Amino acid sequence: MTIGDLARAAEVGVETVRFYERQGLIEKPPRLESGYRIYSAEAVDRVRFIRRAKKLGFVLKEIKELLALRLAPGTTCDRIKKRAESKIEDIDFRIRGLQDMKVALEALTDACVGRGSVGDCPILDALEKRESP
Amino acid sequence: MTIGDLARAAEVGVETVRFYERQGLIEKPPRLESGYRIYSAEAVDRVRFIRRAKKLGFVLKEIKELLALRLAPGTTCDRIKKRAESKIEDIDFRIRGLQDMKVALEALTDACVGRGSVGDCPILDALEKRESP
DNA sequence: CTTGACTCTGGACTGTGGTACGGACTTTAA
DNA sequence: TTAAAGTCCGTACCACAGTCCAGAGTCAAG
Repeated sequence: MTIGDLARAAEVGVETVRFYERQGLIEKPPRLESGYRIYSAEAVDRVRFIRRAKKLGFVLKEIKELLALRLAPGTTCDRIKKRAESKIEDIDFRIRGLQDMKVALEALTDACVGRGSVGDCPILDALEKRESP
Repeated sequence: MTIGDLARAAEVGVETVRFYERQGLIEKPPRLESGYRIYSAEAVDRVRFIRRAKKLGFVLKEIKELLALRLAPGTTCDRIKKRAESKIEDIDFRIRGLQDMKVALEALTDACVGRGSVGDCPILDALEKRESP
């Protein structure tokens, strides 16, 4: 498929695909004699993954690291495993943080029921007072 | 406390505090006759919250909305509740996405044990193939 | 009362993640 | 076979989130 097909399938702009290529997030694809890029179906998965990860709050550098977690020649399984484990830790940290935030927001909606008034800034109350150094 | 004290306490730069003020993320503080900004201890909580939320992947615009979820004069409890509920949905979406990603990474570390080789890109295998439209 | 650390404003600069543009070339569908 | 749509490259531009001056004024310790 051409770059336009890929862009449509992955729901990004053509320019974005070329941008990701420049940034090393997707492989340089083979070209037609005309110079047109030709992509396989996998490229769609890859770009969709980037899109998805972005929505979850990862920056391109992190996404690149996630995509690099594969068994490429020259990389040992052990090395990959270690990197994957550190990513899992990072993700756990985020999940916990989001869960705290959710609890605080739930407390806020609860406080909004039945009573007419809540504290000045319940989110700060719920989250910040108990932050560990 | 002065802006420097605040910045140290919240672990950001002085310029960043002024930047957040310009962006409306923190209130304009009272000033000394000299023009120096004077902050209360709450300001530290607020800036630390911003820092924390940023690490979790929120952008400043979203953080501003989160910080706005308070009972200010002129805002009804009902309105706040609705906004908080939509934020909770958003957070749930992120948590689920991160959990999927974690499962995929765990599959990767598992695959790395005992066997010398895994598929070409396990993360994509685990995440992308089952994406709903 | 001076010296050094701090703060003020305004504007310039940086890096990230794209988006748009222009002019040339290629493909496809009528 | 030609017109429309697509692609190429390079460059310029944009918003976001800071970061870093310069030059002037302020504060606090010695």
